[in-house]
Amino acid sequence: MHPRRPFVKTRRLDSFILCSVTPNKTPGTPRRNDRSRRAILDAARELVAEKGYAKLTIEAIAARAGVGKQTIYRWWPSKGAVLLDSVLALSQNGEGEGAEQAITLPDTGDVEADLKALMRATAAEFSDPSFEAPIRALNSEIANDPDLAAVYAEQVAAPVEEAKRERLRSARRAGQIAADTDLDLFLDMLYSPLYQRWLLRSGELTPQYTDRLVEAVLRAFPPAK
Amino acid sequence: MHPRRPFVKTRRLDSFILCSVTPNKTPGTPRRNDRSRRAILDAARELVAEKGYAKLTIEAIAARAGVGKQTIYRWWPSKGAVLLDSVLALSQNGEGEGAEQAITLPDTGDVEADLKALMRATAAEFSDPSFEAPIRALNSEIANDPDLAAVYAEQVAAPVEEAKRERLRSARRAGQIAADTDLDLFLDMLYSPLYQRWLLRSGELTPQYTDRLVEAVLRAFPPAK
DNA sequence: CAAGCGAGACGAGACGGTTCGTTTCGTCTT
DNA sequence: AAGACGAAACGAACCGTCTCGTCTCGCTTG
Repeated sequence: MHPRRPFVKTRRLDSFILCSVTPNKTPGTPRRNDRSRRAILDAARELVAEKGYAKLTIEAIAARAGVGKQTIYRWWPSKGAVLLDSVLALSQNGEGEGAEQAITLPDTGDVEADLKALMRATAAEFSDPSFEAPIRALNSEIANDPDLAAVYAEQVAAPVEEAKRERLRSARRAGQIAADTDLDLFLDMLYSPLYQRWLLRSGELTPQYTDRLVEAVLRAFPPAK
Repeated sequence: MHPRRPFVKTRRLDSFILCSVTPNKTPGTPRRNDRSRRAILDAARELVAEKGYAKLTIEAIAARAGVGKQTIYRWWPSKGAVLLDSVLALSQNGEGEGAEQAITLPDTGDVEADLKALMRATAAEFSDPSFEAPIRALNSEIANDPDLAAVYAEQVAAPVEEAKRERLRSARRAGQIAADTDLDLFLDMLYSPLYQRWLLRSGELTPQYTDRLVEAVLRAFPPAK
């Protein structure tokens, strides 16, 4: 029914995000109301923070956004998709207006210091209440919806993962970690414990914890002397 | 309303599970129909495996179990609680009839071999379709419900965690890992990557992966020579 | 250039259907 | 006699679809 489906469930998704960021002047393109779009995403984030994910409702989002329900159903296939987009929009706005910029991580030349700072910052981000609720909700949705998981992996996780990997390559070149280090395994060992501790609330996310974690992971991939 | 609430939402929970395992002969106790209880837990597990968690319904559980809805609402506060109980009952039945037996892990004297075998077995368990759906669903629920998370941590995670810790203490005594090893950090680094890889479907759970993971974690806590 | 036209997104809300959690009833066990 | 049980009806909440009438565009036509 829709000339161009903005949020596709399949792997192939040609720049829905770009579509919303770049002005929409090409002829024949569906005229999407950007004010409504933002209002929906904002409302979704607010409501999930207030009421919790279980009580998040399309009708409530529409009501708070001052929007007809059909406007939501027209552009998103599921509640999870709205949520993913709202988190996506949040992180993109936080980083600037421009589209698709490659992410780069700080590189002072000292991996240990850089990683410790990065992990502390990540832990702090996890503790931010305005991030907490939406991301927690999004994770629930992702765990049970492979399609959504694929979009998330492609749009959110992949760029960040690549930035981390790039930082580790730099460290590997500098001889600070083993030359044959498996970067994916390294990153799994570094981030998963932090992530799981947060997701399952199995412990506090203190700087002490993240520092000790970084030290331990670095010990697992020592450079040859 | 209920003389004794079988599934409490607060931290304090005096042996609901024991209550269901040990025969219920004490006078003044509510007469709970054990046939119904089992039918409900079985139905919940079957349905979540068939239809997925999103389509799991109290009404459907009641219908399949041949039970009135009220019988479910009488004994469990939420859908998540039913699910937790059904997973709990499954793992307990699998291990034997007796109540509350301490779990022990294999100890051949070789930590690396034991951990590799354990991780392979864990990975295989994660891949079992009859485990997959309920546990995935349970995790979603736990991530958004701190009360349920507390019960889960106490009833399911804690005993297993302690068994793992005990196995590591043995290894520490044997001088196979560092004397000052932080066991909790060790276990986080060992299990979280596997767990997250499964939960987020970010990669295959191959024996190669778990083996390399075990090796890397052991490298992070080397014994003094 | 300006007036008119048609496509399509929009806000609003009615619709039937499903599930919720509660309540009532009669039965059966203890 | 008390209380848990199966069954089923109930109002409320949301679901996802649909139909309105309105509005904003881009294109055509005079």
